[in-house]
Amino acid sequence: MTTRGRNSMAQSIEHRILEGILNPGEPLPSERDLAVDFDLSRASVREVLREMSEAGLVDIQPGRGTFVTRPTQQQPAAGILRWARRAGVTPRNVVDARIALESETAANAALRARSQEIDFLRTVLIRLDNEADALLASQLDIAFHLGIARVGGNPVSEMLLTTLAPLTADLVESTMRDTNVVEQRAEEHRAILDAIATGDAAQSRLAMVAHLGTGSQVLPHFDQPLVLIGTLPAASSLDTILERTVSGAWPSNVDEPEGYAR
Amino acid sequence: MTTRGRNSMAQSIEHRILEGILNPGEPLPSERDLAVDFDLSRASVREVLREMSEAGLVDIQPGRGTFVTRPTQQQPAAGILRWARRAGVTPRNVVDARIALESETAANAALRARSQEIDFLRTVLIRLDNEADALLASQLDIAFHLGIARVGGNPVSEMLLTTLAPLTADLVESTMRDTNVVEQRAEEHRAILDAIATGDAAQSRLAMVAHLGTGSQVLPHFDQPLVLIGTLPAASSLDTILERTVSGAWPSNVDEPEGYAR
DNA sequence: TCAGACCAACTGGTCTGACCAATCTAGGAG
DNA sequence: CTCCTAGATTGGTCAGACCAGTTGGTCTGA
Repeated sequence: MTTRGRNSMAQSIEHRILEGILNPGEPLPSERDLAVDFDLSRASVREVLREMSEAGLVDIQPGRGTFVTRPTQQQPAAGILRWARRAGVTPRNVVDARIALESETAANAALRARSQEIDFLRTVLIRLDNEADALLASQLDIAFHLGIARVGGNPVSEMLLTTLAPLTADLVESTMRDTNVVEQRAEEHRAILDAIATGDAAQSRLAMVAHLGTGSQVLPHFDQPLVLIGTLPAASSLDTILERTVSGAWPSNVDEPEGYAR
Repeated sequence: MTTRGRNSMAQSIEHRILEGILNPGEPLPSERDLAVDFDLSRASVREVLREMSEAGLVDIQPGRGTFVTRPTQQQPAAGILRWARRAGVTPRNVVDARIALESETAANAALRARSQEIDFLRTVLIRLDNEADALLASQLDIAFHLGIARVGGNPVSEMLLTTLAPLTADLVESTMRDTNVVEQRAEEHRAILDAIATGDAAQSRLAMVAHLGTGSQVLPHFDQPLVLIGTLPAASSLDTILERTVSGAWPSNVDEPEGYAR
């Protein structure tokens, strides 16, 4: 027995997960055991677990148990689509915020990029140029931008951009069929990557701003609230997108935790 | 009666909220009624409501009822503290991202600010200068920055900054006791607001960058992972902070929906 | 007339104890 | 040794009960 009551259960378990006492993939005690441990009814235990599940902390599997999830970059902002719809967000809002963040990530990327990372980004661009499927192409486009954020080295910026990714997916995809636009975008992407490869921070920033600014010219309904949302699959951090598209991991990722359930 | 089952309850209610059939502040039917409507037990109804509550869609109030929430800017990223800790985020990471976003919100604010909004921001600053309590002062500081984002007019930027607010709170609070720092900060705040009031976008941007850049000189452990987190209360959008500190609402809020709980 | 005490009818919060369906595991049949 | 079945375990759901706040009406006394 530890302590009693609902709050202490949530805190205790969350604490154990944050401190690494409970690792991703490990099972929690059964609902019946938790009820005894924290002096609660099973009904209350289940409500707390439901909340933790919604928060992305645990994964409930009928007949098997409740397991600690692996932390992902976009976990903090799972409800972004719902929010954007309720708040009446426009494409311009999204693009403006991206310009602010990505002009910075591009500049930082120019200062910190290692050769293998530049090579990898170039691979992504080549793959993007040859991708016929609009959905996959839009994901590669996003992977390119998130990859630059990864190179930039600020996990907060990367997290914020990952948060916005689902709001971008539709826009990108809708323009993926216009060959002129595709051609121009490819050109802009190359310009950005070349500037980063050169280590020219100022030029990287300029190229990124120019690239994102293009959207206002080619996108329809630029100041209308977003409507078509939800194209990008749920879990869409840079790493998960790469898994789905180029079937590869970011070059610097060497530490996959073991034993994740299922 | 609509349909039956757990999923249909969640979908039905979420649909009604997103479509505006259920407006912010309106109460849902009681748990007992929902149980009848969707042919569920009250226990199941409560679990669904808990999830919707965790997702920020509804607000459960004991003895009163369950109400549709107003879409707040920080709703999408409630788990930010958890994530930041697991990701090893440093104060510098947060400040860098803020500089990128807030140089933009400050510039936009200069272009769009109305006189009553500037007056309100000035009130917040005066209140901040005279606040002895470090916790309240840090909240007023954050309210000033979020207020500028509000004036800037981009809900996405405001949402992202609101997301970061809890990560900033500790830092701000820890420096709130050093009188020299407090004095300098007050000066910087005034400079920002003056530039905004003048409508000088470029100057606003510069003043904001200078202000945020100060942090790297006064903050200890600027490149160490964040440790003390959780000072800022859970629900900390601009609006909720204002309620707690200046006991007032944002001036442009004239469309207060009626009957919102409390 | 009207302020204040009071009560009944809500609301969500919690508990008990039961049964179901999916899953896992150990033991027995071949 | 392999395979399959029976039982134990897990989460999913239910009915019915009681508690603790909130609310709004009613009744009382000034």
